[in-house]
Amino acid sequence: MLPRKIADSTVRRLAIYLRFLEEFQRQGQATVASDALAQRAGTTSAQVRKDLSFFGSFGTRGLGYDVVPLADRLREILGLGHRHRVAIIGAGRLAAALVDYTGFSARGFEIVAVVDRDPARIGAVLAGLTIEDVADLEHVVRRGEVEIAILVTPAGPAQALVDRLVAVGITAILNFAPVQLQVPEGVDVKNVNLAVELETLSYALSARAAT
Amino acid sequence: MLPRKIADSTVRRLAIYLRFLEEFQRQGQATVASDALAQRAGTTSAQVRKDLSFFGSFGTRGLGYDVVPLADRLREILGLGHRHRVAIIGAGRLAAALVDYTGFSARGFEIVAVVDRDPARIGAVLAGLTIEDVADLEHVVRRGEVEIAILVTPAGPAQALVDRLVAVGITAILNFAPVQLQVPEGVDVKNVNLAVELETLSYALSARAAT
DNA sequence: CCTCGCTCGTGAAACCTTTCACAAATGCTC
DNA sequence: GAGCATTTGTGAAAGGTTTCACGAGCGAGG
Ligand SMILES: NC(=O)c1ccc[n+]([C@@H]2O[C@H](COP(=O)([O-])OP(=O)(O)OC[C@H]3O[C@@H](n4cnc5c(N)ncnc54)[C@H](O)[C@@H]3O)[C@@H](O)[C@H]2O)c1
Ligand SMILES: NC(=O)c1ccc[n+]([C@@H]2O[C@H](COP(=O)([O-])OP(=O)(O)OC[C@H]3O[C@@H](n4cnc5c(N)ncnc54)[C@H](O)[C@@H]3O)[C@@H](O)[C@H]2O)c1
Repeated sequence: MLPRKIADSTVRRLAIYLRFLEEFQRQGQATVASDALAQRAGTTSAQVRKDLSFFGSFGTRGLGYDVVPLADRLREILGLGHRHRVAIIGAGRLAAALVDYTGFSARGFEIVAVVDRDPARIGAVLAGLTIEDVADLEHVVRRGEVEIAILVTPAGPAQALVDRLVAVGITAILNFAPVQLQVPEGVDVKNVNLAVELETLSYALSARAAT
Repeated sequence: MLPRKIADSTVRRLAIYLRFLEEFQRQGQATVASDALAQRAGTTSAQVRKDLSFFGSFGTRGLGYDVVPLADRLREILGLGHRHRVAIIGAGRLAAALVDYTGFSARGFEIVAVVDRDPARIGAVLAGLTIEDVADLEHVVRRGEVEIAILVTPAGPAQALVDRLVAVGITAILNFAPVQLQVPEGVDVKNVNLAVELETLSYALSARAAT
């Protein structure tokens, strides 16, 4: 059903198209042209059509795409057909922001557990979730049928925690710690490294200054 | 001094190399081979050498790179020679995590101001900074000699805020709001879209399941 | 001071992604 | 139901990034 190998850049754009399709749907638009999607997503119409063409052809020539069926299909492609269960590792400041955020649940990601190592935090309640002991990580993951882990601990313990997560069968990890995690084949890690983002902005600033 | 056009992917890797060079320096290593850097950064030695070669040649054949001079050069390339002054727009939950984080200051990014629209928050103190009124945005940016803005408001007001930031001369923006911002030539926006990250993980999960 | 082993620097090749351009197909109008 | 305006789907071209492979240069050690 899914083609062999889809570029990460394509998948990201599909997620962005989906967001705009949902907006069109709320506005009651029945169809949308590749060009309209492209403008909002900051790309080109050819790019939109190419991205979609990897998965089949669901447009109508002369008209565009039917908003609702295309959104459904994108949700299916992205694996958003069912809600995903997420655990947060490390109950610090970032965790507090993530747990409180309603946008994830709205998009099908349910935070079902938060763990920490600090005895002072274990037992506290964060947005309705009791913080549990990281010692029970394996149990928490299994009980919650967790599919995705968000790692928001300091860099030090990150690799060891990932090893444990992989060992209990987690294959999708969103990592905020500024380290390069080693994982076996078949496990996916996405890194969010805010310091690197700021440093690329710094580069852009000084590249412009040099001109 | 800086070459024509450097790929974003290269700049990101340079930032990552720098992190490991600093680690090597703390460990007292004097030189490092491209292969050692590559392994830690999760890339190849050829990639490391190519990335560095865009900016000159600072290695010693047979030996590798001198850790300290290379780190200095990377800092220079990335524009980290001076500290950058950062303003945070929107004093919400993410802002709280960012302001509290000591890692940014350690890497040369100084948060000098936080603004919000909510009268209930204006005047409150967040990690030593008094939250100011977004109505005074222009004044705050000028007074603080702000170079970089971090946008952590809801999506709704984001574009209008960016327009104001651009108008007071900001050319580097880190955006967390899930919108595609329109900016003129010469302004750089980096987007951090956590929902998209989770959705690409969801795609990876279902692509694997389909195999 | 010569040789050897090592690792850099770099064109060329391979690979991947985006853009182009146009035939094909559709809906709408008359 | 023919003609027209429109927009898709897609090979081919262009453009960009990564990998390859090897000559060049350096330090060490005898
Ligand atoms: N806060 C930010 O703005 C920010 C920005 C960039 C990067 N980061 C990175 O994100 C990560 C989290 O940041 P934060 O600000 O939330 O940090 P934090 O210090 O507020 O929270 C980290 C939490 O992890 C817990 N922890 C430590 N070791 C653990 C272990 N072995 N198992 C389970 N929990 C453990 C700590 O008890 C703490 O509660 C860090 O790696 C940081 O470098 C944060
Ligand atoms: N918290 C998360 O984990 C998370 C995850 C993904 C994306 N985001 C995005 O990041 C952004 C911030 O998230 P958050 O959780 O901190 O939100 P939040 O609601 O906690 O904070 C937003 C703040 O912006 C302020 N604000 C609103 N309009 C403003 C204006 N015109 N000028 C200045 N300030 C204004 C609000 O008063 C509030 O204090 C949102 O766009 C959100 O979608 C957040």
